[in-house]
Amino acid sequence: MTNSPGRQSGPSEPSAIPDERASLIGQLLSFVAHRRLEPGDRLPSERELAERFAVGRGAVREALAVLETLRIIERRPNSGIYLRPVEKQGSIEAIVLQAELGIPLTEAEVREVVELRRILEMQAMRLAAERRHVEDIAHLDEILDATDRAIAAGENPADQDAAFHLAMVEATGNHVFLRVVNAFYLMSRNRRRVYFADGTRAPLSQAQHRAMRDAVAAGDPDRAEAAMGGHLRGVESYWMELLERRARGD
Amino acid sequence: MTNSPGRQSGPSEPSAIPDERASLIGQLLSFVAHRRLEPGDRLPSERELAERFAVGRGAVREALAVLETLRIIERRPNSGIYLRPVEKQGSIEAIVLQAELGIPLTEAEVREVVELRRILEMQAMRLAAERRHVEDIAHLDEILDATDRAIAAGENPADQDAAFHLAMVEATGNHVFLRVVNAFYLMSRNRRRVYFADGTRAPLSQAQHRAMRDAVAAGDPDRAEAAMGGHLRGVESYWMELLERRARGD
DNA sequence: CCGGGTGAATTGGTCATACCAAATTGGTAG
DNA sequence: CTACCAATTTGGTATGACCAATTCACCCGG
Repeated sequence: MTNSPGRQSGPSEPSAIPDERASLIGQLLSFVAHRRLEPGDRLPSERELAERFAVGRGAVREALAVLETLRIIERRPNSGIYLRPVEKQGSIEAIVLQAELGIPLTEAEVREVVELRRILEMQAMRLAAERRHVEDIAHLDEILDATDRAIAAGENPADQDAAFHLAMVEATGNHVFLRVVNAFYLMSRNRRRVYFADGTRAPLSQAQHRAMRDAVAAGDPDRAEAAMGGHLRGVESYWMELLERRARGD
Repeated sequence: MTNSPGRQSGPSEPSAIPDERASLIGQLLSFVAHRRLEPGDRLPSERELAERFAVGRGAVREALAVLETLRIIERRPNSGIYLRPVEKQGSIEAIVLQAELGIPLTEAEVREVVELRRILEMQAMRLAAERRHVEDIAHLDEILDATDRAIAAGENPADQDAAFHLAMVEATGNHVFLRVVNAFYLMSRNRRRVYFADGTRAPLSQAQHRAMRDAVAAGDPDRAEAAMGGHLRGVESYWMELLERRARGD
């Protein structure tokens, strides 16, 4: 069942700015970017990379193992390390990792993420409304209350916002769905905090969340989807403004 | 031998049954599964794991780095390695990795993957039909022809099938979308080969692919979406039959 | 000048050892 | 019982060495 006390290895913040070890991955990433390496190109050998970044070979291999599982590179035994067409075959987790490393998304990536997020969350609302269970609604209410408390306390409700959206996806009963959407929220975590730094946004967002909760609780897929659509419109306009600002040179 | 130029770093097969190194990851995964470890539980130390699996500590650390980026475990410096709630927070790539290791998806995962794949590909068809570019259609035709040749040669057109679906997603112009769908095709690669081992399926699939191509070329989102819907119905029924067969004990 | 073959250098894969700093643990003194 | 301290454990990291397969360069023969 649900362990009430026990450990509290809280699901709070998994990682915002990872430890220093991650910096090696970031250095490798910026290395390929700075060198203008294209898919198929070969990277320096492990020994050379170790020397270049002043770290041990083991650390390099660890970073390379990560980049390999993210389909950014390919390691050919006794041959070398080669760059893969990351744009097409790279893992979605590669973007999550970049975001955690503080590397901002490109304009194209932002537009694409926004578009896909809308598709995913709109459909998630339909499924959630069709399959709503009492415990799911209770979970949503719980998060809603926690958000109220956070706002009242003057805290940044960014994490509660993410928790609500993820709980909505969880209400679809589709855990694979949850994994995918979770990636999107991880990659925009920092930006979300900035978004809610403007205190006027939280109350509006909260009201829309409540409308979404009610639509799901009522088992109305159309209304639920529409509510999410309107909610996302606000977030998306923020992103578009941000892109314009960035295009003008901040 | 016969390849004249350098290498043909072709986009052929990236990895089906990875090398032996991957087996350590598989061993670690089966270890946590066999030990019935729950989220929050601590794994044995790196030194202990190295001894248990008769490998060096470096190899263990490399595997752990991968499991960490996939959000399966969490490494706390000077403390230990802890299991994370993989079901909820795990990366979608974790499922891809498991599939590559030969670990079959659970029944729930199959149903969830099928459901999400339908959502993604249906919406992808709409976007593809709205934005179709000449080069996208040309790319589709290219793959269609290659599929014809493969079928005529008696080869298994599993990879061409995946290429077609991925090209369709690519036609949306959304590379993030492509990354997500790509994960789904990677995790079902082996099963797809079995699916097309029945020679009668390829021609029907090919016909449906052509209908989808035409609908997209005509810029008709509704027809394109409907064509994909019908196409997926066939694939999904195969999966459902497979689950029933598995439930009865093969 | 070209083609092929051979040996050396390179490279990823792996293991063993050692050291560090922080976290953990255990026991002891107050 | 609490507070504090020392030994142990643990992840993080660097170094060195060896293996096998791949590459590459050089040389020889045609």
